[in-house]
Amino acid sequence: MDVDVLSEWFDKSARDLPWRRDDCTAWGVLVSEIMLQQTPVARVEPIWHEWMARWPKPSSLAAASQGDVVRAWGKLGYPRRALRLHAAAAAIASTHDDVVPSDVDTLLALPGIGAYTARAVAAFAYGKRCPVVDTNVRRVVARSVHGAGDAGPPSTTRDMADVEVLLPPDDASAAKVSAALMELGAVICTARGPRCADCPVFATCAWQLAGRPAYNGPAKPVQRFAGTDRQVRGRLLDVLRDTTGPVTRPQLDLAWHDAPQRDRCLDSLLVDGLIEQTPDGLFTLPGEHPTAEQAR
DNA sequence: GAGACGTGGTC
DNA sequence: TGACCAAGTCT
Repeated sequence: MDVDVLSEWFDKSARDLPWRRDDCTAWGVLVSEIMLQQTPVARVEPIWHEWMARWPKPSSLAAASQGDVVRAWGKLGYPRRALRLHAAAAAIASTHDDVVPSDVDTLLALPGIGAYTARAVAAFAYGKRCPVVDTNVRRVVARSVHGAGDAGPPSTTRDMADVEVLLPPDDASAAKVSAALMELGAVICTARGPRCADCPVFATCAWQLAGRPAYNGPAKPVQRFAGTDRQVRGRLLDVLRDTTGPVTRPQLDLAWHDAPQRDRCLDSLLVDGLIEQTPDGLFTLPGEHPTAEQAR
């Protein structure tokens, strides 16, 4: 893999995403990374702008109620991310002087930040040299380096080692390569219908050289959605996002026909802290009304 | 390590 | 239509 060619291509062709601009703060980068987990850029962009205008610093988000945060998360999906980001913001505000940490291990200690996000923040917000491995990068490496049709099952240790050897010695160049690997996987070396004719590293791609063999590893598990608890939880939460005040149990019951499943999902949302019950038995998004405890 | 966890677009 | 896919994390 010729990473110099890749970097040149990135300079010339990268999408102009707002969290990549010079004036974007580390906080902006962190918010974008959390929102982008399993969620396409097109859906993230408008919400990210709203968040940056409304909560420009970790402490501003930390000062908001959980309910406001969950509502502002909208339909990005996996709303527990919103709660975790809120908690991370509170930790950053209280113990890191409102400054997003630049150290990978410190980032890893924050809720909702795992191996990918910690390194993405270190690299993209602080220009550090550290392997950033997401699904795009794994696919790019599988093809261009290993000559496989697609990446096999993830292995954090092996995947990071694969990327580590590709990174130039200096921080700035390495950070750019990290961004370029992701960009390549997102727009050229895509899962379906890769645009190899437009690929900057076509000439040295091991997959091309091997005659583009089909992926022969284990099939990736397919996630069902229709009829699952995930769908039911989404429906339940949707009722609360769309209303300002507390709702009654019968109102929530309209969201799903299967009572046992509905009850189980409501329970799990209460456990997750995505929904709260008021002292008088109504349901709300969290932190918007006094709980029985706070009412004393 | 497998499975849970939202949502919507594409082919 | 339904399977597959999208910058993962947590248990």
